[in-house]
Amino acid sequence: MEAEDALQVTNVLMSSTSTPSEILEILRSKGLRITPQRLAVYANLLERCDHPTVDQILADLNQGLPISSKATVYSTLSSLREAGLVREVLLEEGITRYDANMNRHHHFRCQCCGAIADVEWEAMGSPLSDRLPQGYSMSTYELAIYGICPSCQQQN
Amino acid sequence: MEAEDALQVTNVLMSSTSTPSEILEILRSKGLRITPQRLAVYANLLERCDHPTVDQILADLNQGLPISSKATVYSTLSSLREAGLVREVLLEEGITRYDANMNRHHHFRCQCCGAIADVEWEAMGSPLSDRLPQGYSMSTYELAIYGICPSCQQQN
DNA sequence: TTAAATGCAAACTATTTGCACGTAA
DNA sequence: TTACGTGCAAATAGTTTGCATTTAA
Repeated sequence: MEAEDALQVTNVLMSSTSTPSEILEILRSKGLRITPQRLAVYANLLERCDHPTVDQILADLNQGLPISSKATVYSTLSSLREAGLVREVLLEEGITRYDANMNRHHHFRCQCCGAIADVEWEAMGSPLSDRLPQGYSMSTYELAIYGICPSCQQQN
Repeated sequence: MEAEDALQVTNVLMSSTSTPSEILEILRSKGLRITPQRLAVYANLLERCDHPTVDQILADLNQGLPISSKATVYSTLSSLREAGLVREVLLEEGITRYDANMNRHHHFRCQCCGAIADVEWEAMGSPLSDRLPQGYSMSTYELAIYGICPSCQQQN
């Protein structure tokens, strides 16, 4: 498949937050080559907010025509990560999820259905006092919040 | 190996915080059968504070005589976890660590050497305002703190 | 005595790697 | 044109499972 075709594919997948040309621009600015697979993976991650796994991304991309392979999704995510465009989210054993939201934020995980949601950084106030043990310096931190999500609350 | 022998093994491995008989008592109170392997794994986790991986635990146990196998360490950790005596710590991709400290606490990870340290719950103040998004309820939370540990600071 | 734990090996899953081929720049 | 990306298949690593044997209670 050629990159031109891919634009149409990614167009469908894309959220309102980023246009295809914006995505192209971001990838180019990071010095990444534009390939259909990269466009599709990155666009897919940008549009969804459920922090998908590699398998979920792949299944999503290949719903219609086969767009990418598993090895390429891994390799693409690795490139995107090195470029600072996506990051991993680790909340369950053996499950690596990916997130294109690079603004600082926290994560909520529903103990009932396992859904994961972003929580605004500002919403949680200013959590840290200046009291790390002697000699430790902090560069960043993140909250993992566990509880019950709205849809699970309704069902019980 | 029989359980009696194991007590001596675990005795060597044990921290000042728990005596062998205290450990026995804890395991019994959870309805767990006392086996040499369980004693050794649990005692090892109780004495160390570096949140070891399965391989690290196994290597530690088998330093002298062979005490346990990998499958048994997995199975033991699974039993201990179900009993509420240990928990997993997920801070790096593909690396599952175990922790026998069941009091609530946060985790610090050194971005330089990868070392992981517990951070007292109280030390971090009261981070959460009451501002989770509508409909979400929180049962617990935990901080992952990233920075540089004291020994890495000295070396740079 | 007996239900449960151990330990080996095989199975399984997630991820990485090697390599021939294709393609973006 | 050429260095880089893709995709298959094989390799690797972490974990689980099946099963015969052992053992705690």
